[in-house]
Amino acid sequence: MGKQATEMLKGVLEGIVLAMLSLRPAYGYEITAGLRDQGFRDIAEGTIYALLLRIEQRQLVDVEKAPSEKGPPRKVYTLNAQGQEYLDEFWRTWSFLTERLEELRDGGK
Amino acid sequence: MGKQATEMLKGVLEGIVLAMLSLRPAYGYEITAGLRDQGFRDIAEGTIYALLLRIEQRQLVDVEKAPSEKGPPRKVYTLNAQGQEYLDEFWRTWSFLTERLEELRDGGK
DNA sequence: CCTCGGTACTCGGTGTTACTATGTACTAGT
DNA sequence: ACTAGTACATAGTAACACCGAGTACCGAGG
Repeated sequence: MGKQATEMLKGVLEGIVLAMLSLRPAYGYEITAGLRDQGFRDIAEGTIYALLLRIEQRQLVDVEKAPSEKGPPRKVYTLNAQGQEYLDEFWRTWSFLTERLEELRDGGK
Repeated sequence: MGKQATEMLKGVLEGIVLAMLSLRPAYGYEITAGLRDQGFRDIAEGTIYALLLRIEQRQLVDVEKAPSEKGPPRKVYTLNAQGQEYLDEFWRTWSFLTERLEELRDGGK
């Protein structure tokens, strides 16, 4: 992914993480690893932790500490009702954007 | 569109405008009006003009002054080769994102 | 005449976000 | 003791969309 990706990820990355959490609860390190697996190779760890702190402060997720066998305790995030609502809104905006861009791409030839 | 849209537009708006310019040359006011027609009701004029100045300075577009019958002269923007390349890169990143999000959305049910 | 609305572009300041780089801390294996 | 892997946090930076205001040019109605 090029440098444009940095700007394009703004707002979207949050939606991606919330969508991941809507599938099942997860902790930061796990989410970072999952993103890397999915091709987001150059997303820095710090970015994810900062994002998680943000959505925690906005109370879109519930947090629970869980011990780890191989390191410091994990912070497990669970999407709550407010977060689900926010995610729905994200999908609406995302759909709107994809529709517009689809049109533009098709109109291009 | 909700408040999330502001962040989600970052980077994407630039791609949208470049895509519009790839269809045919246009000037700022025209682009703003076009966006409003396409449903982007709350995009501020100032945002578009600032964006146009940016892509001009990065030499993604060629600029030409053209007189208007009903106001100050227009600045007509034309996508150049460098801009087309940048737009291609945008589409690649966009496709990547849509694919990932498609998976996440489907996995959700 | 001159104000008003539509056309057309510019600019300074603000908030949010992802990135970089660094630091802390716990565990297991060598 | 050292290293690597796990797990989280934070201070500083750059980029971008937004807001508000301003400039300027034109035609029509009061």
